[in-house]
Amino acid sequence: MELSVPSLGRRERERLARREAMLDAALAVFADKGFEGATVDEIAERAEFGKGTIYNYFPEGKDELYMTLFVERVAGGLRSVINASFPDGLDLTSPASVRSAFRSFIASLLREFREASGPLLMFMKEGHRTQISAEHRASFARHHAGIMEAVARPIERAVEAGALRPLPAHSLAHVLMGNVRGFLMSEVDADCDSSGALPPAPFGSPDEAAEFLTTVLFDGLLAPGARPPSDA
Amino acid sequence: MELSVPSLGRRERERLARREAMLDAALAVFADKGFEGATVDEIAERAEFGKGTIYNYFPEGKDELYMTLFVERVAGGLRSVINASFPDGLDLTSPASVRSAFRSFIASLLREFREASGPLLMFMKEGHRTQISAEHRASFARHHAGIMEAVARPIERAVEAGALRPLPAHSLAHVLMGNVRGFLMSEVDADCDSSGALPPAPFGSPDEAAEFLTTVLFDGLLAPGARPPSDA
DNA sequence: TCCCAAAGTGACTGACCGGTCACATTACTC
DNA sequence: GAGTAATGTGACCGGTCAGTCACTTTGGGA
Repeated sequence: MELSVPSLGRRERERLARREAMLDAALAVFADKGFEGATVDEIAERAEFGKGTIYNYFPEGKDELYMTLFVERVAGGLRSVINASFPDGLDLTSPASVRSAFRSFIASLLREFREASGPLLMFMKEGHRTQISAEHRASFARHHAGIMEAVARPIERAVEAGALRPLPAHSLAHVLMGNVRGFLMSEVDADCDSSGALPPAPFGSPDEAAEFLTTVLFDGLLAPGARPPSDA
Repeated sequence: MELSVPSLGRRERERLARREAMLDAALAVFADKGFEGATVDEIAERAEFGKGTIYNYFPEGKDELYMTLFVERVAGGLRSVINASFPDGLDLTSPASVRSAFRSFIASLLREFREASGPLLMFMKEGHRTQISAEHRASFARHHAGIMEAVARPIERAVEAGALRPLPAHSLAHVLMGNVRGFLMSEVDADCDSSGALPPAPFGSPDEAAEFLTTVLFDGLLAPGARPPSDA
């Protein structure tokens, strides 16, 4: 994991490490308080740096911290899960192979999000930031579109191969990701909800949850009549 | 629509009207700027009242405006759509009847949200408010749970009748509502996105959109093999 | 050891905003 | 039309926070 850039001097490495520490702190605070609720003072304190130092590393301040987290951690993590789940040669021609490919894609997403639960939590809760520079918002939108595009591509292939219903691939990508997001939200809800409203989601492992979502999305909710479900 | 309380004096009616005007203004501002971004000054200005007057009507200020909007407009609207879509005697025993009941439920939701597009937009974008009094957050959670419960009830009936797959009704309710929410979000995204990223959702009418969502959720994404889809 | 450039720091500033309250305005009564 | 209660109002206050900058500390080289 750490072997990518061995050619850095000690200075550079230390600088990088401090930068990461600041991002870690920012992430924790954003996840806890949301974008508006987070203060640069708290981030600095948590990172154990003076506030000014934060501005040495991130001259544009809060906005830049937020965008950097999204680009480097969330978007990056998503892209690598997507790429790993849909290698170029992957067979997407039969309903069964498509189902299993997407099932493991969903499981990977859930796993990724659960173990690094802070990173994206923030973006789940925050959703749409209105209070951010137009520039940053545009960059955000580009990344978002790129991710959707990457999910839409294998869907499109499966549709063209006749393994999925002939529906607009981009809409399906949106639905798919939206369901993963929604599912994670429901877990977060249940965790955070002290007032004992919603019962906790009844799925322990990412695999069970992925099977649930796959069943809903791919097999459909209607009870199978004569036909057997694509096995279990 | 206006026949509910004819027994009010002019004073009371005027007071009510002013209150509604304030809520309208608050809604517009919240939808535009988000909870944190909205200022009471702007709400007051938009409502054409002094700021103090707002506090005469809503002594707890911003929080109270926000919660009132949720309770009176969003939760109320949702409940009436749910009740209208699932009257007590409704037949939910066959897959076909379940499918059609939920299809028209989804269509009603989309219609409701589209025509009164402001009201819920806000809560779509905002999602989870962290920065709000624990008391209000609990009330929020209660309403939310009540709505989910109301959606889960007909689902449960359909599951017990064997018309839907035997999956946890509350999870399905969450998924269903999450998909409607996600779909609306995607439309909002496309509208607001000036940078020309995501293409606009390819569904013109709420009916088309509802058919799309119903197909995805109830029929499933996998291409039908020998079986015909439950007609079109 | 001294020097100095690079890096770190936190008190400070200016802007903003939620909420208050003393006063102004309105409208009802007699 | 005077008296008064109810209602409306916006200048003001206290607090917060993003961002700045003059100063301190650090560390590496001569």
